[in-house]
Amino acid sequence: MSSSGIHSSIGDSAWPVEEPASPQPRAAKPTAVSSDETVGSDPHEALFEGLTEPQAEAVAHTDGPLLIIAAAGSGKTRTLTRRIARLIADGVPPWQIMALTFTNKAATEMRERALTLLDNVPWRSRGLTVTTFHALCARLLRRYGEVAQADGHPLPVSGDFTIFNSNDQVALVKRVIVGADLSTTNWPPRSVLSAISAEKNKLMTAEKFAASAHDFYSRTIARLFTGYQEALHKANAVDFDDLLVMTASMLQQSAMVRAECQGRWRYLMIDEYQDTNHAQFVIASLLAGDETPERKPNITVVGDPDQAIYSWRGADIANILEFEENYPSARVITLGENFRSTEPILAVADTLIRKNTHRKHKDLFTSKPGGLPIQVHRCRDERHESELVIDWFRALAEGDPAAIGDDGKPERWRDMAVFYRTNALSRSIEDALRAEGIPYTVARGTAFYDREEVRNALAYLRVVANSADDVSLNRIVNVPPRGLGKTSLERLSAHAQQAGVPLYEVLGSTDTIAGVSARAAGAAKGFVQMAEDWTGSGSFLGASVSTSLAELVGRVVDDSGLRKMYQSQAAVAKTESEAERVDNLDELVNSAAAFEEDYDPDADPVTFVAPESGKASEAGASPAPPMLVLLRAYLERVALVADADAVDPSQGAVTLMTLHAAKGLEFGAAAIIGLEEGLLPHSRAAASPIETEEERRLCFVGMTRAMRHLLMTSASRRSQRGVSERTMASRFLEELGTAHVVRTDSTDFGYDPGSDDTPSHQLSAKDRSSALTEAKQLYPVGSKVRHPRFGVGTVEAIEGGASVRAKVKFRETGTKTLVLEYARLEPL
DNA sequence: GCTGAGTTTGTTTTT
DNA sequence: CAAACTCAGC
Repeated sequence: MSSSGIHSSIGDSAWPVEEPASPQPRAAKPTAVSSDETVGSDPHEALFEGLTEPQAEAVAHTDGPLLIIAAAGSGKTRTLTRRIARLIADGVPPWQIMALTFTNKAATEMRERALTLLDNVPWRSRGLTVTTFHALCARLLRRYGEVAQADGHPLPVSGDFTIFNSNDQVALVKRVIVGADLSTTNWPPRSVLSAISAEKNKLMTAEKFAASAHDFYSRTIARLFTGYQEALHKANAVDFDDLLVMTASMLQQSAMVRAECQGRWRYLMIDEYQDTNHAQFVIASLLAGDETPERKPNITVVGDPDQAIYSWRGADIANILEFEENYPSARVITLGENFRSTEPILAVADTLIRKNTHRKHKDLFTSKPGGLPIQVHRCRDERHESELVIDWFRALAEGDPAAIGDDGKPERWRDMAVFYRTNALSRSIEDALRAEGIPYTVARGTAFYDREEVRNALAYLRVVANSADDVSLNRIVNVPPRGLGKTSLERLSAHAQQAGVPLYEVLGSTDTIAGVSARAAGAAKGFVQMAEDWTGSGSFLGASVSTSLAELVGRVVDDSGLRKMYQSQAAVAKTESEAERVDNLDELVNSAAAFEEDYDPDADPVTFVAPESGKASEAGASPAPPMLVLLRAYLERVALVADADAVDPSQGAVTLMTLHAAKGLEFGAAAIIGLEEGLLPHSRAAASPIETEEERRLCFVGMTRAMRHLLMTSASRRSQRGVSERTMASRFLEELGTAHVVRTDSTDFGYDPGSDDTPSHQLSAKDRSSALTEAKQLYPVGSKVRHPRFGVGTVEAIEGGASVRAKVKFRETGTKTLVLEYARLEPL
């Protein structure tokens, strides 16, 4: 595209670069990956530093569709980031570039790294869109809703819509089930929701689905689907699927919206493309535009089919496999070299993934040989498993040569992680870490916002932002108790239902409603008065309207009585979580303040205004957005946090997370626990070979997160819902092969009483005490020992646990706690 | 209308 | 084993 229509169109833009504003004739499109000259002669050489040739090629190749098939650990995000920086350095205005990532965390990182590459000049990334699909859609719906309406395609929601998370969805679908008189029959809300979600993902509407439903099951689902969508509509709310589906149909139907979006974003980049679903594919295609002989869309997608782990959520691997068919001019670049893991880890992961038959093989290779074998350990039970993992972590942290290798370096807590298939597995590890005093964080992004007190405060805010949100209103209208009991509320709700208006309107109306006491009616009006005061609308208190988001949140927490309620509860609190509730409310206020501070209108596609052509661009501050805009953006953010967003490496703590949340991250040392049949592969996936392959990919994703050390454990007994049961080791462990794998079995082989009346912890306790006695004889307190790394020291204590540990005082390094199993201590 | 004791129930993964 | 739910008594 040497005579780029795209580039000439921005030639006169006011983009303030030192380089000539008109696009300098780009170095001829590099045609061969092999040419050093191509790369070396580039005016922005620094942007290629540290990249391999295929990566440099991917970065330099700036025109037309580009597919990057990237192996695990090959630096795909880095490559994408460089490409963004490269485009900007070449004179493409940043507001014409959009990159979509999987989590907010990945987006933030990419934005910051791109900025670093651009020498940290803030205006250089002004207007650059780096976000997630869901956040983008929320912004597009708010921004282009009016345009779509003007174009004759009104959205089913207004601009102040609320985003319902899965808890809200469940609450809503429960109400629909009750409303449809199906509550006595067995229609579990979660499975109803997943059936509905699956249809929505296919861009199926409730009406179309109802028309095609013939059997009893689908007709019932159709009824609930219709009721659910109506309830969402009434609450002026959207769920996660709606965000995508509504955006897709808005772009499909409204040529005006399509034109505006295509005009604004000329470069589209999508990370983790193997995990996009159909709606996301449609959105991406419409944003990029079709390929024609005259026009090649600038769409770059990056992904790895071996890391596709979200098909249960509608992700369609065909999106990445058929990219070349959709864009015949697409260039394809494969990044196979792994920069993350040591050779053994990579080799074993490769052995595993080769067991998938529905797969195009891709060679994984590293140019950095060396590294320790991976460890596979069969434990007695989950307690033993936790202790084993922790002992391993300790040995790694202490720099024990047996654990880190002779030329290895100690690992920090923050470089260690535990992965598991289901969230329930985190408990035993957490307990053990807490007992050992090792700092840890569980990557559950929603955990904070899931607390009762925080959800209540947010429900108040959501009512402020959208008074039609009946789900939130019902949650807090009588919290703290203000005399609006169940019966009164039911009558008021029924009245609202009949009148076809939101509950909120009925609460504030002066009509008398049969069966509602004057006292209850007064309470209702009091509630509405309070909420009106917060927004300043329609009251003499309008002057007192909050000036900052944090102030608004603070007022809501105070005026609603939530703070008072939790304060009095804290006085008689029995549990820690009860005592912390007031603190969490304060924390919420802080989070609002932090959001407000970080809020960058230039990074928000809704509020960002591109500088006009021909005029010098002002890098000056944009006007502060109105409070409600800020509140909605805040609530939007809160609704869209991901589990992986909670991973904060600046904390010096071990990270615990599900295998799904681990995607895209890396750690020096990783332990994957619960490698048992029924858990990984999960029992729900066992019946289908396709799903079993996805479980295998999940295991592969977990393994390839590890840079230097990998431990995989299973427990021969595991307690689930209170009952301890025997397990079978995962087939994946067998499939790892024998090369680079060290296997250990701590279970009692040979005679097995096979009954449940010999709890395993008794056995292990016996083993432990004998090992402890033995160790105490070998290393009596006060005796001298030699450590291969720390030298000579004095034994201070021998301690029990899952494995025996010695406290040794060394001359140089001070007192260390060493796991004898690893430490290779030599008695002197 | 509100509270707490007792009972039932359900278990993948998440934007 | 918990969370969610029910229902009787204040």
